[in-house]
Amino acid sequence: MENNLTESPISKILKEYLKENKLRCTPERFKILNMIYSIDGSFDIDTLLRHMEEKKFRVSRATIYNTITLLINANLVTHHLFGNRSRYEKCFNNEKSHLICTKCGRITEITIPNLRETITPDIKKFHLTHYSLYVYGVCSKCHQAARRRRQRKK
Amino acid sequence: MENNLTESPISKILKEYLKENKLRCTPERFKILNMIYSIDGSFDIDTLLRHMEEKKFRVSRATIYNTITLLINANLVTHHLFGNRSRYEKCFNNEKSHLICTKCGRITEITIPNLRETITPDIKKFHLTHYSLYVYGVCSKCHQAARRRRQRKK
DNA sequence: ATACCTGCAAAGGGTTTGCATCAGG
DNA sequence: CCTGATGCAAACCCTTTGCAGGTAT
Repeated sequence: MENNLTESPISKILKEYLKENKLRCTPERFKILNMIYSIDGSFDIDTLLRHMEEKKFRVSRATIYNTITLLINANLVTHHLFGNRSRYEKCFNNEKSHLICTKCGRITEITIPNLRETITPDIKKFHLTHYSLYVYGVCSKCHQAARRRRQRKK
Repeated sequence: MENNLTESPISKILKEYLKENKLRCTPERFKILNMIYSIDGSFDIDTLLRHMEEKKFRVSRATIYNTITLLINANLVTHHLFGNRSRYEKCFNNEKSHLICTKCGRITEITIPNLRETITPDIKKFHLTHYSLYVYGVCSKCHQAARRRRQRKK
């Protein structure tokens, strides 16, 4: 296969993973990986497929699912579950936490400094590669709305 | 409905939630809630249904799904996704983190002290109710096995 | 050359929905 | 009473699977 696809930093990591595990370097795998890493935040399968088609690189759903599973095993992608909907997201050098408002469903990404450092001492025998933190609660908008409602009642 | 079901501490919280949201106090809701809170760790829907039948309290799948959604909205239950399988877990006063081994799939629950305190200052405008942390990596067993394999190669 | 991978379409299975019936307030 | 909740079964939809053909090594 052509080489320009395998030149991005993230492609090199996949390339090494495939080699180590005696798996094939197919153009689909690198195209899907690079598409995922061009997406900011999380996405669902349909969105990914649509993006691939827009870039004139059609792949089948079967290949998307196969490849996503492979990338999850390679620790390059994570799988989220937001209100019964599957979403995926790049996770190499992208340790984002998610704030999920239980009133309106809004999802906000944030970076919490020192989170890795807080976790590490407690899992000495476990070799951490990446993590996902989901924080549930009420966002400022919904909280203010609820406060206003209470005021009116009085 | 009988009152003995609504006496446990967790039932009282549900009772209040139902009242606030003008929803009905049905025996199913309290039976399911108490069953979930008697289960240590996470479970899937089939297991929950089986437990309910063992206790001679049959409920339909539809009611299980309805009630679980209600309990999630009430912040009494959380929804996990482990390798494409849905699992649920009580989450009131139960802030467990999960270590997920990406080699063997084993899931270990741990409590990380100070995690809530690490998060809180970074989400000032967000009113936290609970959180879930998933830590991905390699467990000690798989790590040792890999090390032994490397030794043999030499 | 030969596994492995992809694409297609059909099967699968967990979750949701529609409707009749029941019961909480 | 009346509206919301339950139970049942069918529908739904996302994901997986089987197989034929293609391609990386």
